[in-house]
Amino acid sequence: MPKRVTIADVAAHAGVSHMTVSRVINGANAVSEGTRQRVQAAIDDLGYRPSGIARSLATQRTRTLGVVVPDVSNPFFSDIVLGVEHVAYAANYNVFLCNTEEDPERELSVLHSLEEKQVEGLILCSSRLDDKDLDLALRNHPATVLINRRLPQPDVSAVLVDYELGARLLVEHIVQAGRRNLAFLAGPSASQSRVWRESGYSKALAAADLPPRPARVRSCAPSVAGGQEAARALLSEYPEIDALLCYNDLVAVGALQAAAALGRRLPDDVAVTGFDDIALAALVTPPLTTCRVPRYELGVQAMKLLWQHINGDSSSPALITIPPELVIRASTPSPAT
Amino acid sequence: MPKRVTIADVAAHAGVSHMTVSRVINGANAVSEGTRQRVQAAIDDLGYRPSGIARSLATQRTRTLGVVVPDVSNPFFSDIVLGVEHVAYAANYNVFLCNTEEDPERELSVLHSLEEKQVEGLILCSSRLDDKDLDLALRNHPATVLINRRLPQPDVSAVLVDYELGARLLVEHIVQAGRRNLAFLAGPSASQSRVWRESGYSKALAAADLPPRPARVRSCAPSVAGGQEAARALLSEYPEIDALLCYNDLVAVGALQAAAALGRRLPDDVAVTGFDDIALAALVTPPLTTCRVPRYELGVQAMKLLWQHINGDSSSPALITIPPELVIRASTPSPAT
DNA sequence: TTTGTAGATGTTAGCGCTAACATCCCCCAT
DNA sequence: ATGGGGGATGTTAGCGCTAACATCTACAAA
Repeated sequence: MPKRVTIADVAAHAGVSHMTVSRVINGANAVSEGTRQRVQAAIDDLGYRPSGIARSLATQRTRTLGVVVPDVSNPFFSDIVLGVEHVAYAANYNVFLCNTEEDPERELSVLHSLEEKQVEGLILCSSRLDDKDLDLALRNHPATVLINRRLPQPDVSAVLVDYELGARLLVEHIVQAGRRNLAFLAGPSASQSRVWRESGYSKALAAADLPPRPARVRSCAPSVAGGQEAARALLSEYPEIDALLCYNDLVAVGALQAAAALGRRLPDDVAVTGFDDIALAALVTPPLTTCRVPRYELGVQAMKLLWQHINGDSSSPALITIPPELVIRASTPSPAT
Repeated sequence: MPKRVTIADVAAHAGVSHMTVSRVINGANAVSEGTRQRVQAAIDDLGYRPSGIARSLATQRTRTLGVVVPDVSNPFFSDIVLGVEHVAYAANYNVFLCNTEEDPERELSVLHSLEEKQVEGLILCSSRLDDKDLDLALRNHPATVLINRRLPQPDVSAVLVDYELGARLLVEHIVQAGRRNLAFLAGPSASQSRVWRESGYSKALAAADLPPRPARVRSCAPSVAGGQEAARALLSEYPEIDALLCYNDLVAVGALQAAAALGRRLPDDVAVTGFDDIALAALVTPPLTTCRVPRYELGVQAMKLLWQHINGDSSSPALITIPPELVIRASTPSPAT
């Protein structure tokens, strides 16, 4: 490594004390214009860059954040990350991105390492940790905002999507379209948002005087393959099913494919709904009826909340709930059926 | 902020010197089993976490990397990021993710701030900087690996996709299928990979004894909307076009939609090809013929290369070229036409 | 003239760790 | 006994910066 230019080098070069250099790089006003320019010239000459590490040690501020997601290659999370990073950049913060790859142990380990890196804030998306572990892992973390997850203790902020509402909207839409034999591809069992969606599903079923039929709620991986598999199984076991509500759009696309492969017409024989409204949803055949979740906005909101916590503007934890929006496309029949 | 537990606290608690604690947390062998346990107990008692910052200052190693992409929400880049982060995690490194949002100034600023954060390595994807600025910005950076970009000076490593080959494979396939009136939706003009693709396109055209027809090469935004717009314009101006080669799959999907909207049958009237083979490509109607770029692998390769540089295993810069692979689907007619 | 005062600059002491060297103690070979 | 050696532990001096206080100069007010 080529030896780093330090503040002392600049000071010597400019013929001042290192403290004056420090003042210049930090824009302090107590420096005369003449020396300011002299120091600046020395900085440029030497190509000096202050060491963020040394600065952090001295100030106890790292201007660094952690964002933890199960998987950035999932468009749901990459949009969130984009939103977070956008606001963070404007606030002059850098973001550590960590993927847990759906592995709780890795999540723990990542949280641990972010702690050592001394991030000033943490945004944790869709944690797969149970309440106890999560609470414990967060104990030593400073400002934290959860996305799509809440803790029973009301002391940590969260940005949530009203999945229950979303599921209800979808079920109501499906029922209005005349379908009575619904099934639910429920997604991963460790996900809290699954519980919320399932609850909305059940309640809407009950409201429509439809029986619960728990056998038609099936866990699956939150992917195209997961949806394909679960849909195939479900449709084979219960041929009378005429509507598949899916955990998210990826699962729905899988369901679409499985249904088509089994010779079902879409949406005449089987209606399919997704969730999230990722780009894909509008582009498959038939285009998916889904529930739009403003993901970028979710990231922005979470970051703004985190920002407040970091600055101590609002020490009390907040809960923001974002309503999703029904988007009707051709994968469900029109209500006039 | 609750006062941080330091190594001195642990030392006092365990009745040893701070140096012994340091030895324990670093797994040095020169500590007797008895004190090791005593120190470990103190660490657990106090919930001590070593300060990465202080450690970095003392050791001059940050165990931190920077990854710069135009936009993580683009699946092309999010897959790369996933690959990079996967390998980085295994090597116990954390990754700063930065989006440039296609803005060269922001790219510069981000590179600058990563320098201050003292990342040990940098992976820069599809830089939008011109050669001079890029070279300058990289001067002070330690290990660097470029993705989808190379510099005339051969002193910085890069992982590249053989776009020229890919474009040639696609053109050959199209020509074999009997099409003669090709057009090219060429993507953003600032992109270096666009140049490579265009070159492959031209060469393959020449090899097939087809005229170059530069008017049928059209720039467009690398998105569905960009493809839609450019395809509409091109198909209206030149109704005889019977094949659209597209910059990437997103553009191709837009082209698909535009062609359909103009009443063209796919692929009978117009064949369409994409590039990259993102998940979407297989899921649209008709499924896209495309060229698969192993994105995750690209990230993994880049990270491995970076790793070698960081460890000084190979100080000489390397150029890795990854060949893409033709994937034939229904958006192009079979050669037997 | 003396003193006060404010602005510009310098000095010192950390921030929390590790590298490098110093010390101590116990046991063994002589 | 006695010196030597090696394993266990301690001491000291930074890493590159900033906070806090100290100093110095010049000039205005008394």
